[in-house]
Order: sequence, then structure tokens, then C-alpha cells
Amino acid sequence: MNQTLLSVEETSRVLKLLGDQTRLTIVGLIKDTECCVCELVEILEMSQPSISQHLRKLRDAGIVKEKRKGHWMFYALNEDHAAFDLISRILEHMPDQKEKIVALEQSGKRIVCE
Amino acid sequence: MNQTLLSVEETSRVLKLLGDQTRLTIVGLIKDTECCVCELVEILEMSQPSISQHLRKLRDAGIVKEKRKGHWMFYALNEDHAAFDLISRILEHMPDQKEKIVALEQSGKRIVCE
DNA sequence: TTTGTATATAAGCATTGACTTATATAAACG
DNA sequence: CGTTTATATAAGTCAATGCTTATATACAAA
Repeated sequence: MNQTLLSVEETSRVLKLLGDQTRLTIVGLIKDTECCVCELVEILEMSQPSISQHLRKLRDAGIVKEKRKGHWMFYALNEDHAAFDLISRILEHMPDQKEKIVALEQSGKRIVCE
Repeated sequence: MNQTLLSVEETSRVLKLLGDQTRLTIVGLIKDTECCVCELVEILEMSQPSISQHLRKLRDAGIVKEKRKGHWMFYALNEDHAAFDLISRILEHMPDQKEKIVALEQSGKRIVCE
């Protein structure tokens, strides 16, 4: 991991975005496996507009990137973002969200494309 | 540095507090040198009540600790806080705030006790 | 004990933020 | 095409936030 220095302003902007449980969980979920909106709706048990609005904030900040696959819009962490390393380190201090993905797969609700 | 795992909720609470430019700067300032309120007021060029209110939030969360020395109330990072390691790592990604302390010393406004 | 200095707290106000419901867009498929 | 499915956006509401001004507290020094 390389140590990118961010300004205080940039850092606080990123932390403010991650300082929300829903967004922080989303970022933890898509850390190493992209998810589409309906999967996040399912896992987080929140309304679709609410999830979409959180994703929009993350996307506007460049923290996540989106990719359409047919019906679905998949979101992933943007590894090119200046704060990617910071974000990765923050996630290291949190429990892995992987189990939630596994549970989704087991319930047969995981969206698989290609 | 030891890797303390925090819950998503705890993490987001800490990030929300640090997701404010004023508080993030304060935390960066007192990282390795405690400061009193009037020094922070001077450096951050903000009103005293405003600074006190930010400090209160940080203190209520246990992120900073306070110590009275005569007239002055000094604040320092609380190294016993569960998120101390996380906070330290976040600060590693930011420019050091040390210069601002040096500038304060040079302007003769640094408070020295004992 | 009065006065001054440092800090905390309270109250008020404007802004932001996260949800809701309703509607628009966009792709797939009959 | 029209319909269904997935997602985005818009508008409204309510709570939370960060400032301001005013005031209270706490200590020190005269």
C-alpha cells in the first residue's frame, strides 16, 4: 500500500461520507466483490431510493465506480481514487462484510452475470 | 500499532466525528502535543464557543481527554480509546499539522505551563 | 472579595442530511 | 411497440449539525 497524502479538506470529505453506517457498510461490502443495487437493498434492508442516493454520493465523490450489466448497475470501489489507500486501511479496522455476501448467495438472491 | 477491530457502528461514529474539517484539524494538532482551547481558537481562527463545542463532541466520544492547568484546559488524544489506532492511521494520510504549532510558538502565543 | 481571563454551556437560527413517496429513465423481452 | 424489471431522480419532511450571541462557571491575581 502506498501512502498518498491527502489534504485535510479532502480527508474530512471522505471521512464524512464514510461516517454513515449505510455507506460504510456498502463500501465494506464492495471492497473486493462488486454488487448491484438490488443486492445492497436486500442486504441492508433499506429502500431502493435510499440506497441509490447513498451510492450517488459515493460516486459523485469518485469513491465508487459503476458499470452496467444488462438490467443491473454494479458498483465497485474505485481503486484509482486518491483516498483508496486510506479507505482500505479504515476497512481493515472493521469486521469483514463477506459473510453478508455469502448469506445472499445461499439465499439464491445473488445476481450473477456473464 | 495493534489492530483493534471496531464494529461498523463504532467506526462510522468515529468517522462522522472526524468528517469535519475543524475537528479533524484539531485531532491532527493534538496528535503529539496537547493544546489548550485558546491555542486552537488562535490557530483555527474560529470563535471560542465553536471550538469548545467541537471539543465537547470529541470528548463525549472519548476520542480526546482533557486536563486542567490553572486557567487553561488542555486537550490531548486519548490513547486508550478503542479507535486510537484507526485515528492514528487516518492522520498518517494527512499533512502534519506541526507547522501550525511552530507558527504559534513563533508568534509568542503558545501557552507553556509548569 | 472583586476583577479579569479562560472555558463551558445555553438558546436560537440556518443549513445539511437521510429518509419517504412518487415518478422518470433505461434496458430486456414478449 | 408495450410491458416488466432495475435503477435514478425529484420533491417533501423531519432530525441533526454547526454556527452565532449571550451568559455561566472556574480559577488566578490584585
